[in-house]
Amino acid sequence: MIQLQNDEVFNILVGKISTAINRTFLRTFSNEGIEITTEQWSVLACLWNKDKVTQQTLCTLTAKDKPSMTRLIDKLEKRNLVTRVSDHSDRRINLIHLTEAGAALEQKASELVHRIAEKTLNGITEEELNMSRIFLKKVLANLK
Amino acid sequence: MIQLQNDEVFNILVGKISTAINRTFLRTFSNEGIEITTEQWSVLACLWNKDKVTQQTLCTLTAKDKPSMTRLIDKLEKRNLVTRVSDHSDRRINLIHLTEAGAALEQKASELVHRIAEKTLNGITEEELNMSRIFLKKVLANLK
DNA sequence: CTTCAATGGTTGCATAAACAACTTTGCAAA
DNA sequence: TTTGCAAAGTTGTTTATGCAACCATTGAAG
Repeated sequence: MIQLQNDEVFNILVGKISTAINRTFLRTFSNEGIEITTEQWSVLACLWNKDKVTQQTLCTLTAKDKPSMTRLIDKLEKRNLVTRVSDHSDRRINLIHLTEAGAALEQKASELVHRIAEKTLNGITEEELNMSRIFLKKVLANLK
Repeated sequence: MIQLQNDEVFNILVGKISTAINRTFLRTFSNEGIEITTEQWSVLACLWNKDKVTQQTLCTLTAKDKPSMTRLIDKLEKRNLVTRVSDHSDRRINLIHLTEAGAALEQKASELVHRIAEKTLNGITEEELNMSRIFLKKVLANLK
């Protein structure tokens, strides 16, 4: 059986890494004049990949619940990056469309994310990265 | 240079893991009748290790900022798990003390955390864990 | 002394998460 | 057709984060 020391993996996983990434992300984007959060970006990234999907689909893709998605999209609508368009065949559904402004962010945002990834993974070997991929996938599966 | 695929390490790091751990943590503790959050636990865990420290020390240990710590301790005081005691030699300082109730939680909480860690790390090899320790430490250092 | 920067802590504002409860719409079985 | 359940979204409450601005106390340099 695996033994955990204090202040080891468990502590690190509990928030510190994602907090640090969030902070880096916010600063990097803000410095370039793009005022979106990590969460807003994760929704936009889904839409850049495939536009005009339901909120429910976005929930699944980003692993967030419905209320969180409602509010995220509220914020994105306020910033004129997406619009809600109700579906004609099923009036329960909102299809989320990128606006021109939302679509226009893709290139710059991708460049910034690439830059953040480079910084984050600096000095890490192929082997460490590959093992960690396996590790993180197993952890995520164990928690479901 | 390391190439990242979409939906790989970066996406996983951005919140999904810590969200999942948080959820598991909250449910496990709630099922046992202990109504504390992951963040509140992280403060209590510091105090179980060493009681009567300043808020600033707790900030450093838990990697949170001062306002977050003020509010976390507000919550813990409301639940009668800790008390603020002002230091005689330096009146700016609050020393945070565990109450009897706060101290009494240690054993049960440690047992539950151990159980969560076992579940989380199920099926993970020594090698994967060790590589991931290195990986996570490097990531955290890169982000500072 | 007095001034003034540094330290410890608090408050205000915006964002985000989880959960529960709710409305509207669609669909299928009685 | 009506009843009733499921799906898609929204709203309310509690907790937590980050940043900026703030107050109180301390200690050191002029």
